[in-house]
Amino acid sequence: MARGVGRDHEGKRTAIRKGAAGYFAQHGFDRASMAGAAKACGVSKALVYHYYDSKEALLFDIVNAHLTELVDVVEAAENDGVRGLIGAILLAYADADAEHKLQLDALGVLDDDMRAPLVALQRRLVVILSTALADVAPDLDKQRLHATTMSVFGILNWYYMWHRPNKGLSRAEYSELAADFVLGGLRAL
Amino acid sequence: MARGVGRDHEGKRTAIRKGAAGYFAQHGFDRASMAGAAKACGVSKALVYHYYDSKEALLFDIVNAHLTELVDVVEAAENDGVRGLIGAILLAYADADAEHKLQLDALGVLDDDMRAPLVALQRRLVVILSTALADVAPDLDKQRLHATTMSVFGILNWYYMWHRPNKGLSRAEYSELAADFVLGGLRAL
DNA sequence: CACAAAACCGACCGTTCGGTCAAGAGTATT
DNA sequence: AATACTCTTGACCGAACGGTCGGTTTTGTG
Repeated sequence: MARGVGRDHEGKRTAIRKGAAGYFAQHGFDRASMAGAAKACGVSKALVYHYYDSKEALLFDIVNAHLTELVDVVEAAENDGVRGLIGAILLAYADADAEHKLQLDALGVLDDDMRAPLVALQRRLVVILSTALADVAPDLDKQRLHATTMSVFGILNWYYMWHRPNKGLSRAEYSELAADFVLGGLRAL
Repeated sequence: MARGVGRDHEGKRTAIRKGAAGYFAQHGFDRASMAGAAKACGVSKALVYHYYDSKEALLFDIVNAHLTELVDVVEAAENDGVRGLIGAILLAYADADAEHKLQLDALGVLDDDMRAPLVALQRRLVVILSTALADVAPDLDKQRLHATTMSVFGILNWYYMWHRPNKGLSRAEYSELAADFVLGGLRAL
């Protein structure tokens, strides 16, 4: 009888995921075409549909894989305090700018079934960072803690919007500056 | 002989701009269709093309009008310090969330000719805020000042992403919290 | 080797979208 | 009243896109 999946099925899937992530992030998910994504990966469009059911399924897999790894890293730094968490988020995924950008697109494009698990992963990040912030500023009420947490995420997420590789501060330098800034800000609340 | 523009040309143009801004922001510029935008404004698609040359021209006008007003408000608060500027940005355009969101889309969608003047307006905001920050933290070198400025914009711009009207802190309360946070952060740099 | 399923592709299809057009209705000027 | 221009519309068009299909090649298994 027959055969299972091919030799390197998961590897090729990952290659498509990575290639498509760069292409999607560069052009924006909506403007990016599946034909273009396939060409960026060096394969035919039909092959992409062999590995993925739809354009949205591909986007989901990209962001889901990224967020899952990010949660792992952040959970590993859970006890390293605010500075450790900021460093983990900014440094650990230095090569995942594309995936990080797409994360923002995804929430506005995916339907609820696919968005929900991504939001759940994001919420885990929020809870971890929020807890670390509360340790430093234990007097904050719930609403203010939440607003502060989202402000910190604003700083971190915005980084991918304005930072240009090999220009200005290095990632490590910015990580220290951001941590100083956040910790100083917490003291003032 | 003939006649000039109609009685309320500019008013109707503004109505289309406002209506389309809401529709575009809700669905995302790329996914939003001109037919849908026209319906949201209660007019035909052909009429929108009577007032605007293209979908991009409409987006440009929306964002350009918004940024122009924002620059006016911020310049008026130029001498009110960091707290005044943060308050101006967050409060003055409480009803322009849609336009503010579109501002982000626009940079990735418009071609250079149209993007350039918008970037120029944004740069004026950056310079004003950057100057105010430098007053509070005069020892920051240029690179760190720029990174800090963008971090503050991250806080402010992110607000439109997570804030839900009539939930959590009011805009005014958050404005104070954000100012406290930023000023505290500056002291720590 | 035989053979069935996976891997892969070029061509194609239905739909949607940005944009155009021809024509009618309304209105300020002469 | 005549005119010339704006305002407004429904119908239409070509292009691009997401997705499918029929078929060929490759590869693991018995």
